[in-house]
Amino acid sequence: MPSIDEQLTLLGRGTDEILLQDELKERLKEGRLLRVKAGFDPTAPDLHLGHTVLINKLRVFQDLGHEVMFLIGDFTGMIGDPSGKSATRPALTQDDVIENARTYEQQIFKILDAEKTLVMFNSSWMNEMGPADLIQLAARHTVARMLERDDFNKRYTTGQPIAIHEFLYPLIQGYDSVAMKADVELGGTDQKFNLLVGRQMQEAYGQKPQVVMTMPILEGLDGIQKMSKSLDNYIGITEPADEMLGKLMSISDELMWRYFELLSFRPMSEIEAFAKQVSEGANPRDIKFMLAEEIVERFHDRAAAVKARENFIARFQKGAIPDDMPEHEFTPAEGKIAIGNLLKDAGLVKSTSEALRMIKQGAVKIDGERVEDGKLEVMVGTTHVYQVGKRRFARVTLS
RNA sequence: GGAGGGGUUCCCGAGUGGCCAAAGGGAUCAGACUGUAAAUCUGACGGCUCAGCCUUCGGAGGUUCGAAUCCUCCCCCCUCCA
Repeated sequence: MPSIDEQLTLLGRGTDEILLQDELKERLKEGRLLRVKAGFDPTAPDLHLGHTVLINKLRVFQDLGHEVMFLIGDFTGMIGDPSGKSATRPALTQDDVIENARTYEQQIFKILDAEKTLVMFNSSWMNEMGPADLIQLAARHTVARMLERDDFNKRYTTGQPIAIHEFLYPLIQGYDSVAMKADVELGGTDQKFNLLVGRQMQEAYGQKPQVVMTMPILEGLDGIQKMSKSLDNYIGITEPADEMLGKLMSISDELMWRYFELLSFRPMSEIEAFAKQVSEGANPRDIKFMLAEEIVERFHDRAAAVKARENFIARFQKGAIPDDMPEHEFTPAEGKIAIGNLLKDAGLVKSTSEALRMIKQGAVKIDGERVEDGKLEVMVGTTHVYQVGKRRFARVTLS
């Protein structure tokens, strides 16, 4: 096992805050394996790279031999997390939770070692808790401290309602740390308050308070806003290799370094060497390829990563037409079909209006030849590759 | 329960009788430039059998030659008071 200082360096990489750094050091010095907790919603998981920042950190702990506990907050989830949202969440059934947990496992075990990861559910201790216990739990915290939380504070001072049960959420999350005897808890920066409640609860229950590590929120492909599905600036970890590599290659050079730090498992010394190479004139694109391949390999495999890179070069650097594309066969009524309708039917554009616009803008090609005439009609008995823009392709046969 | 404000095209947001398929910004898409970079520039951005036509401005009616704009009823959201 690496030395304490080496461990601290590895664990500290990319973190937003460690509270408290010295306590982490103390615990590592004890020489035992630490119990590391991270909690997740039991809602349908469709993880993207942003989520993996945290999971990667768990992996680092795991590689150092520590015990990773993946907590699925099914108890809290079945009631519905109230924070911020106006719309009430649909309550999840037990079956949903189990189903979602399975999907989680499929996704996280691409990063974590399934053999060494403890998956836990907080319902297993919360369902045992009676009302009296819950009140006991609530007695360990004060309203004043609860109101320290920024969003509660804002809502309170601006006269917006805070339901009593919203106060219970941080408490239960904190109690999870007690039940799990966590040494360390990881979370996003937005979770800081809740993580700190965990410390308070553990202290109240006579445990040594956990070390809290917060991880930054990863920027999305635009490099500005956080990565999220709703902003459509994300890379899903179940995406096809070509797609994943393409998206990674499209990030800006500055953002690449951020991704390296938070997503790559290469040592920082190596990444710093890359940065030096670029400042000395190396093409950032080639460095970006290494990042992109590493990520693709993690969620697919080595062969897929190499293939994706080859496809990428062929398609975008040499303008080749991809091997795989949707295939369609149509039988137009009149023995021919207008180009606009063909593109629409093939799913390359949403409407014929869009098709005509694209033609006007020079975006449409048939077998690599630009289409100039929006009135073009295609005859039966032909097969061509139709292309809209750089990325949309389809092979269409008319019969 | 009372008073007031508002619902416009993906989002924000202008428009208060014709010049409105509806300003401006964002997002998006395309083209140029490139490293599919990013940034920038140019253009597009409801639909169709596309130089024309059709359907949109919370919903349903109505007034008018003509309505996103005026009237009636209804639905929804927000703020303040109780």
